[in-house]
Amino acid sequence: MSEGRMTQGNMGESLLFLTDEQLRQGIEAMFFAYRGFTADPDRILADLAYGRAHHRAIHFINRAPGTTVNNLLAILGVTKQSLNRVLRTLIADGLVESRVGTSDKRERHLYLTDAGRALESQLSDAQRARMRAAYRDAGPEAVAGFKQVLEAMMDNDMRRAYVRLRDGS
Amino acid sequence: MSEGRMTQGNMGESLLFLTDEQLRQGIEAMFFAYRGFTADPDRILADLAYGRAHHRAIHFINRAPGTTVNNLLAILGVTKQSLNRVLRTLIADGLVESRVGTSDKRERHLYLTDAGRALESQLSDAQRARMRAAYRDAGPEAVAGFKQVLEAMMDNDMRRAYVRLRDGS
DNA sequence: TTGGAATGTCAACAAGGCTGACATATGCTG
DNA sequence: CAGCATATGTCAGCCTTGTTGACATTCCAA
Repeated sequence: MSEGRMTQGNMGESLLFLTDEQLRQGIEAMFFAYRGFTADPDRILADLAYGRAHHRAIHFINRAPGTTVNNLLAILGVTKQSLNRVLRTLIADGLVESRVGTSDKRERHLYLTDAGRALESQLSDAQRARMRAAYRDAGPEAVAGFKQVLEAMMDNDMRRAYVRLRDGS
Repeated sequence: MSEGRMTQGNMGESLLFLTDEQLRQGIEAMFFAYRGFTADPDRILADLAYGRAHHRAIHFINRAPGTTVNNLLAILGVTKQSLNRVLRTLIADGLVESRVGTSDKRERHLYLTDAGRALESQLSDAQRARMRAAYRDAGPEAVAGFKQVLEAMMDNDMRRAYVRLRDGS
């Protein structure tokens, strides 16, 4: 992008990379890749009477222990009724613990129990294994590009949430 | 992260790019980006009493006009009952046409009508606009990496379907 | 002619979204 | 202190989109 003048190969690429055909390929790549992305955890969850929604909650509670319900709602982008249904089962099953806030007692702070952390590991190990294989196949430069494009694709709110998590809230 | 003496920004990256932390970032990037990826079509579809399932069917029928139901089932990865419910409404609403096969009359070949193509355009224009913006922000080299990683993340079956579509079935 | 493939359809069910309404605690502000 | 706002939980009902199982029809191919 910032090299001087273009070689012909380079220029062709630059001129073509915004064609509808290229964009369509990216769209289909996202579609098919997302299926692979969720496939392994989904298989594990199916045996446990849990679904993708439980996985997401567990992931982000593990990521930011002590996070509040409101926080989680903002990250997950669902209604509190929808999240609550999921949290209720996770708490009932002893995977998540909900503690009343100390400074503000209206808030509930969420933590994984040991059992919750065990499931989280199992799920994220599976998902990371696929990610690791993909990263290895593609190489570090491809990975940098991958993240750049994904980040540019996010809504502003989500990009902020992503960066906050990434850089340590 | 990228300062420094060593060409080692590079070497650090190479050594670190398979850490769990890097993998987790990729996982979260996929999660947040996929939300953005589907957001614009979802908004359009909400007004039309259609959902993401209709969008997917319309997309792949447009992509491969005359495709059979079985073909579509393999690509979408859902049951025929689930797909059929979607196709029935699209056919009833005059967006999709189903023609009995000529060589094999058991097969149904699916085509978009003019109205179907109009909706397809509306949906994919919205999705492409976001993709285009992301591509432009990230640049052609990032885009190449993006596609490489996504392709490596797919299940084998899906990768085959993706490549077949990409290279012109 | 017969088996199997491709398709369509019915019924029932579940997950996980949604809205709307309402209850309870708690914090904050005038 | 009164009253409003905030954070959370919960009930009820609805929708989409996935699932399984069963069954009918049509038609190709051995």
